[in-house]
Amino acid sequence: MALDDRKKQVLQAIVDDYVTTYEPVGSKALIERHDFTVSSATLRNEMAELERMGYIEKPHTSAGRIPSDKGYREYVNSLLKVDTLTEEEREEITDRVTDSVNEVTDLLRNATNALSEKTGYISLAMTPRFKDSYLSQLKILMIEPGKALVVVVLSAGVVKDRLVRIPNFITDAQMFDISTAVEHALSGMPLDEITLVTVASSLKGSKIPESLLNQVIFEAYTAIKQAERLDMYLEGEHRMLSLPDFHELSRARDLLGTLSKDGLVAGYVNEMESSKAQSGSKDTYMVRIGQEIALEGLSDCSFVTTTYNVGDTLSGNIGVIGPKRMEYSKVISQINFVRKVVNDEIRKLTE
Amino acid sequence: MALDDRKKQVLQAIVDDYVTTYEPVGSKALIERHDFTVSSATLRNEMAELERMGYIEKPHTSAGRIPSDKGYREYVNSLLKVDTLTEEEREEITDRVTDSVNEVTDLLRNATNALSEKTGYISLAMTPRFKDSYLSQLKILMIEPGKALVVVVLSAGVVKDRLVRIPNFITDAQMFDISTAVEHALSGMPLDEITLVTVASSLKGSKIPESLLNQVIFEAYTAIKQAERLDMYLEGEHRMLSLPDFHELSRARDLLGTLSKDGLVAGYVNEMESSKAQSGSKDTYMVRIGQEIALEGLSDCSFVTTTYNVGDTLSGNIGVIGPKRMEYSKVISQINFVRKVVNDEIRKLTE
DNA sequence: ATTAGCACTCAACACTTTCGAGTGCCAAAT
DNA sequence: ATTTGGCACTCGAAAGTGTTGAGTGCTAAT
Repeated sequence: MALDDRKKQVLQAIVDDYVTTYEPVGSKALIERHDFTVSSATLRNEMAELERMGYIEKPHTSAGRIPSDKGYREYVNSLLKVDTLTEEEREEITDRVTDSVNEVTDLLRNATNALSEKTGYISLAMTPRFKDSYLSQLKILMIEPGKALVVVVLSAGVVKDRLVRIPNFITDAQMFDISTAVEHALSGMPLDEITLVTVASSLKGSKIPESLLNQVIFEAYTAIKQAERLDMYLEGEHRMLSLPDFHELSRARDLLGTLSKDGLVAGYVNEMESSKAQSGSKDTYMVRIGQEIALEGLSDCSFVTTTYNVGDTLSGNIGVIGPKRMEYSKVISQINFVRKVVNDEIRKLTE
Repeated sequence: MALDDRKKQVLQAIVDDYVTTYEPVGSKALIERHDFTVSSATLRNEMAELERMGYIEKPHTSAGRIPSDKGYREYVNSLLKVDTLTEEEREEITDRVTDSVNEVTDLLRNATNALSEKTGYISLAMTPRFKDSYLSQLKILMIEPGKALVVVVLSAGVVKDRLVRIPNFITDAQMFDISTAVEHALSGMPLDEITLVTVASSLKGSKIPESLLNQVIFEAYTAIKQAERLDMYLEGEHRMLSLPDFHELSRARDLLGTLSKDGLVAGYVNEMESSKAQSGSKDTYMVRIGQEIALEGLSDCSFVTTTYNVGDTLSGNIGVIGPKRMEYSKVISQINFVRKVVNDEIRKLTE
């Protein structure tokens, strides 16, 4: 059932040609562009065989072949040689990604920008999954009567905050008490163990009448939960319109429509990640091809993802979405390098 | 030079028909769909006249007429009757815009979402212009050695913050001194009078060696300037792909390409706004049509904007971008209502 | 001023033809 | 047992050809 050497060669040639031309490739074209030692007739036989095995398919009877999902999969798994970037490319990426970075979010935004422009496809990055994180500090800062800023510092030094409205009559001093009480009770606690009840019970001994606290408690809780939320940066949707793959408007519409649905892609990536963790996969990158992507509207696309780390426990994803016919070797080398730069930079930020 | 009544009627009918059908409208079709008391031949004469005057044009010799930019302009200026929203629509918009709002930014995000979905076009909202704002409070909160959060509170109660890196050896107490010194010196100062020099001089009398302060000064300054930055929320790009107007892929590409250029549209809206302020225009909304929009890639579009207010001095914009052939009356009524809801809600937030 | 009528225009559509790159298969060659 | 040249066949894409119909402008009659 495994492919012999020549079949591999043929498949590789077909994918390579199809990626560059977006035209079904026939036996004759194949001979012309590559130096096979056999004739076109032999290739025809090989191609017929490959088709029977499901690696390639014909758009219609009298056309050349295009790779099937399975064909791309084989290509990515065993035929692909990953590009090496030139020194200039490395430098440019490094410069762009590390440009005026103060927080992880800056970094992610830069990374998506650079990746999208360099690849010519869509790029995305997700904020770290904070589920495995714990609360390091919590400060409530009075801004003016009735308004306060809840600052949540998570392990790994990530800071999130949220402006909240509180009862007007709570004073600076009272708020300070509340703040220290909550922080004392919750700091060090894993984020997913924090519930409305934990927050409330942290204020049991407080001198302030419980009835006044409800809103504060709720807002503090919401702020913590909001810090947990996955945000996603997305860049370069418009680039897809330049690709012939999306000349058929309905495809572009489906793709962009799906991408615009808030949280849908983020949720999917997150799921993907946890299933990967289960299966114990060790690769630095991951490729999903066509139908393998369980998202309506992305079945004509491929999705390359990689994982960056924040500290020892936290991680997030960076990805590229392009046509199935994407330049895998370039994309993979670029995303891998971006991942490295991001990891290095995060280390600097959180050292 | 002004249009007589019948010409106005004809122009209005042409725009109305073209907006709904996206097909050049001819004399016969006009008669069929509207009850004119004259024959098609008369309309032909009127249409020839309207064409000579520049209000309508022919895509080709034997086709019907479509409105020119000038025609749309006339339509918007004097022919348009603005829709009134149904009670359900009002309710839906109010609900969506005011859903879980803590800050102005939440509100703007909600507003763009609602507007884009309700109109079916692209919607955008810009954070308020803070140039006329002044600094109300500035707090620097130590997070851990080497890391601090600069919290900037502007007039009108808008809060922005930024995580910064500072020299490791600055202590909590020192930072507190710095923070109060800077706040004392700068609070009440108009944002655009704050420069690196003003910030630096606020720390003249401080006990901390000047050499250590440079980074803190710079970061605080950057944080303030960042608070001034105009952010823009954009929603619904993908909806344009469903409109026949953008079936020609190159148009969609141009449009989305321009919109994706960071700051370009925001800068333009800002400019527009200040020129409007100069000319003393009092309308609650403003319409830019086709070539009137000085942005490459938007010349097939129209741009409806309105202004919301934060407190007495601050303002920002909300807008809708659609095809020239947009349903002006609906869009205008919707954007006007959104403006009202946003204004009311901001008043509640900042009261 | 309005209108009926007519000759004219031209995009859109349907239909045909041609072309060529592609295929599968078979019989001969290695 | 492969490989290969050859050949008949397929079928989409491109180019050419009518036909149709909604549109126009113009003129002469109302």
